[in-house]
Amino acid sequence: MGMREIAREVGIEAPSIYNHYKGKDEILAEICFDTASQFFKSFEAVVDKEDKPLKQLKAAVVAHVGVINENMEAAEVFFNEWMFIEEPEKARFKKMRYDYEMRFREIMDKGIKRGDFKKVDTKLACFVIFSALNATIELSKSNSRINKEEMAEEMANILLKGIKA
Amino acid sequence: MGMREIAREVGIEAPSIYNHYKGKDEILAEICFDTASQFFKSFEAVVDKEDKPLKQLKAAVVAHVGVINENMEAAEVFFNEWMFIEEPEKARFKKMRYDYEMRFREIMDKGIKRGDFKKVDTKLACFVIFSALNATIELSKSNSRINKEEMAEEMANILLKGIKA
DNA sequence: CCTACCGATCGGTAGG
DNA sequence: CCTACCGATCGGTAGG
Repeated sequence: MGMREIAREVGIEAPSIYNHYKGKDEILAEICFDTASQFFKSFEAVVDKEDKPLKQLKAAVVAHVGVINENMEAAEVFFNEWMFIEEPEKARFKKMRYDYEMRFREIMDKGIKRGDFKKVDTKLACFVIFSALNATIELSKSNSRINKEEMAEEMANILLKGIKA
Repeated sequence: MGMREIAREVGIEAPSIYNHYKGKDEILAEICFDTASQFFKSFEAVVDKEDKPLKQLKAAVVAHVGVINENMEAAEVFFNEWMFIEEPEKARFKKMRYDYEMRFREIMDKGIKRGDFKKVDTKLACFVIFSALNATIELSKSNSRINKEEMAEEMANILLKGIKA
């Protein structure tokens, strides 16, 4: 997406964008940081309603997919363009992502301690979960009719319980 | 990656590329179809050595990660640029991907019938598996020291057995 | 396989 | 917020 296309979507000419943003970098950073905040906010909103790690993790998974589906265009930028954020903003962004991931891993650690979860490598487990969840945006794009909440539920089940009988 | 950068990597000038390829599209298509063939070949090489669906699926997962790690640069193009293949090649490429996915789903169907696997939505389960496996290229890029076979094994365990105790 | 060059498009600026 | 325009870079061609 070029500056001219962005301008067309808001109904102005490309140079006029520079009255609102310093440049393309700033637009990119704004989208990425706003989306990151959404993920955090939505996580906080659901996770403390549950006390058991299993239910917390499931709620966090469903909330995460919810943010993606309610901010599809921003989420695409967040996933595919974040690496073009200029330093030092990029480092700050990566830290936010890391902190968010750690919130998931804390739930897993608690679950492992309680004996609710297997003794998995939580970093790798987190990686598997986010890879699958973040890829759902491609499903949503190619098939807008799917029931996204149902899909998030079923996906949480596969990730938590596996496919082995 | 532009034509000038491609040329520099093989030690010629950009216009000389056109003595070997019609254009950038043809280079992209060649990389994507060659990589697709690699995935198929590696799948066939391991899957018939096992008879039980669980072991077959695990072997297929490990083989898939193996292809990624042995063709990292090509795999990146395969995953991130395939959508820019020109029609009708693009349709043929998508069919190959679909056929490859179906090979995994056939194993799952067999496993479900035998009672080795849960009655999961095999399409969604496949999506979860490929999302996680294909994202490992980012892990490999950012940390070349990791033991990739060990990682593939642990990941197959998480995907098959889940994280719930 | 090269040099020289093309039209198109990019992010961005000058000036109003 | 606009018109007019900039240098850089893109994929690709002409001609040898």
